[in-house]
Amino acid sequence: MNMSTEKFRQEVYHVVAAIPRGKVVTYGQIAFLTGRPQNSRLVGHVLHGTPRELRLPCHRVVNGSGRLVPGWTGQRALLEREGVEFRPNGHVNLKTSQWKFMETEIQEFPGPPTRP
DNA sequence: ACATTGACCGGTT
DNA sequence: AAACCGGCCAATG
Repeated sequence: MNMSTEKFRQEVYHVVAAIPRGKVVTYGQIAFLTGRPQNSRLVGHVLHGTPRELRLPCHRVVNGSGRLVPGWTGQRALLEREGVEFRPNGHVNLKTSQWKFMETEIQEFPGPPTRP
C-alpha cells in the first residue's frame, strides 16, 4: 500500500464531506484542493471505490461541464431534492449551483474598468 | 512487462 | 454545443 495515495484518498473524502447541501464541486476542484491539480481522474477513481458506510455526499461531485456520473441513475433526483439547478441539456447549472470555495473571503470588487 | 481502461481536464476544431 | 486530442495516473488483464 502506497502511503501518499492513501493520504490522498483521505483528503478527497474530507473535501467531499465538506460540500454544502445544494452545491456541487468538480473533480478538478477536488484535485486542486488536495494538491494534485493534474490528477482529476484519480479523484474519480477514489470516489468510485468509496465505501457506502462512510455516508459521503458523493452525488455532489460532477465533472467540469456539469455532467453527472455515467450510469448512476438517481443522482439527479438526489441533487434536485436539495435544490441543485439543472440546465436544459441535463447538466448541472454550475453557474448557480457550483460551490466556489475561492470566493469565501473576497466578496466584491469595484467592477472592471469599462473600456470603450 | 506491456496494453487498455476510466465517476477527468483544458484547449482546439 | 459537441466532438476530438494529448496529457494524466492507478488499476486491471
